[in-house]
Amino acid sequence: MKFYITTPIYYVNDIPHIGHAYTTVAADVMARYKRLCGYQVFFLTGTDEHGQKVQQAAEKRGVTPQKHADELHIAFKNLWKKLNISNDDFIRTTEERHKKVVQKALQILFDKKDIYKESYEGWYCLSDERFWMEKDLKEGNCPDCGRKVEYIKEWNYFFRMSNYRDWLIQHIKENPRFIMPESRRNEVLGFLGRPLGDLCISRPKERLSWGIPLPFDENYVTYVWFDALVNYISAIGFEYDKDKFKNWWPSNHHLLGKDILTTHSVYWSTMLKALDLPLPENIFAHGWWTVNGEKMSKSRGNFVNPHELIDKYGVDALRYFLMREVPFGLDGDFSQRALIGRINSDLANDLGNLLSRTLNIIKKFKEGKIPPEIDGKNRSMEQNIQEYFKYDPTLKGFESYAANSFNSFMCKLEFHYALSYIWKIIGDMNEYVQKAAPWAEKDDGILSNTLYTLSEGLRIIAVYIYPFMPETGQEIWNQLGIKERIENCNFKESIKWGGLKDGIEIKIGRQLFPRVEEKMEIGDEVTATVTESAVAAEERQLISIDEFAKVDLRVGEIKQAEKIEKSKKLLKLKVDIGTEERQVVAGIAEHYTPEELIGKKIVLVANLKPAKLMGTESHGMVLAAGGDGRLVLIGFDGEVKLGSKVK
RNA sequence: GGCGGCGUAGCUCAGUUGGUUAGAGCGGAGGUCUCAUAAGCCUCAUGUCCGGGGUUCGAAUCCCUGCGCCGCCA
Repeated sequence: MKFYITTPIYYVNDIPHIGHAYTTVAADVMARYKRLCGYQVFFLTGTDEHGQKVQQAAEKRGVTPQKHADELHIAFKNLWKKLNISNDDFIRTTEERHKKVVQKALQILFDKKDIYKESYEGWYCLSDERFWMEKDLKEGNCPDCGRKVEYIKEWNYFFRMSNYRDWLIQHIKENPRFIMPESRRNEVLGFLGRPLGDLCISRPKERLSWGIPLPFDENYVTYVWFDALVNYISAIGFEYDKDKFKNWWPSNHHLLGKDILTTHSVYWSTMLKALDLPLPENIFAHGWWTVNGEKMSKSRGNFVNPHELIDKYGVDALRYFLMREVPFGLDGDFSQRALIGRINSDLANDLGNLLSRTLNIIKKFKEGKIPPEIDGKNRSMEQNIQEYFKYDPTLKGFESYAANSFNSFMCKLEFHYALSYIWKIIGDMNEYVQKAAPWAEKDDGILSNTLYTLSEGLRIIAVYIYPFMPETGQEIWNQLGIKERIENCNFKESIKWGGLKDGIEIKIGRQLFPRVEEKMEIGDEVTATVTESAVAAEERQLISIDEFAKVDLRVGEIKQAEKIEKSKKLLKLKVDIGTEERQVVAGIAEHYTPEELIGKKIVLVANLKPAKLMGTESHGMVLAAGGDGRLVLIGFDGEVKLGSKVK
């Protein structure tokens, strides 16, 4: 049995952020799970490296587009390594193997007259690389990015997408699982309910040279979307390795963000049909992450940098959070507070502590060796826990209650359900330890069974969580004294009750998940949650005077200052800016006492969007300079009037 | 503007084809064990189920309507 799963190929100019990590982790979880279940798995990711923006960015840096892409795609590879992503291949659209397939595909479509040449005129936005209808323009500018558009008349090549509309509608209707979640499927059907145009698949070389040349016309390169989508078949040998291709295609899942659903469900599906290829079994559009309730965007500079989170909290904690916090398919909000909440309650208190207490009891009462299961010594308590894991011949396929539910959630990509199901068992096990109270148990047989039930339960749970948290799953096995690697095991075999051998010596190790001290971390929210990579910072370095003028800086005087409860860093200030008094929350409590602040003249960003910090409204921001653990408020050299504009 | 979705405890959300006292997790309050990561366990929600009208013996659940939010399309 084979299983082929993909992520989109990421645009090489992007800074890898939590959104990229999300799709890729989800694909990795599925890939690991299927491998464990005995499937032959191919997990593909990669980078999209052609197009206008890459060309422009390269020009700006004074390097060739190829060199630019060579350097930048590494950022993705590095992140996947750090996130323990087990992809089987990484395709770049600038690779020969890909370019050849794109050209081959184009030639096939051209030969069967599915590609034709046509003149086209309209308003073109250089930045977005697309044409706009006159009526859609906003004051003569691009409705999307607001930049200038140009009226262009040119000849281009078009793919007869419209020919396949009816067929596609029928395919979607007949295959309810083709596009998921269902709400997205309905949207696509709605989209297809209207007339469907043909797809322009070329760009004239004089306008854009960084692309794959059309095989039948040297004066054009391939439109990036056509180029990019083909990666799903170019990586597995379409038209150059027939056996490989036959083995893997069609894919089982294309995972992607909801923003690129149309391109996949409509463009890609019709392209495949025109190429006489079967369609993927499933296209799954997941949701987006906001950050502290706000949309992630370049202009806000609020990309969450996964590297930093991993360094701070660990890979598995981040992977767990992404998969557990939000149903796959819906939007979610990322905040350090939510992440820490999950770490402390689910990972540290529930799972980590369960392992820790189990091992310590074994150490204390059983000389550190897994005790045997004694016949006739199980009470209903033990049976209730074992019920989750034990074989039930009436269930087909998967052999225990837990496995059956878990598997069905996984197959529907309902990761949050899969995890909460496992955590329900973990919760029951914690309750069970309490009720069984092995530390007070006099009957050695009962004690033995209690400890076996706990450790065997944990052994199996480690297998379940392994696809989500590979390091943690393995670490649980290590500490239980199991020598094998989970990745070398078979899922169905290793989740069977009784697999844990008695007599083996446990090896108490590190805390699985140390608790994160909230008081310290929540203050960080102000400064540390929102981070930028070097590239983003570089891009944002130069601003025009107009852009600077947008920031309304005012002279203010601090009238009141008090500590915010439970926060180490935050102070609530009342600042007089002449015309009004503002409430502002500032992260300076570790550097100033409230008393010494009263009467200080400071610089306030007066037109900052209001925000709530630790439940307190903040209308503005006080400027300060910091570094090396010091923070100093910005003040004035001489007398200034309250409310004066700072320029 | 068209189509679709949503609005349930402080927060995030479950609530099957309408049926007895509307649930979970987190947070909060109190209690308790001691194996454990100041963890665990137990107890605590008089919530206008967005408002209004209707159908019904009975509606969070169906219909109409008003308000608010969101998605897709234009």
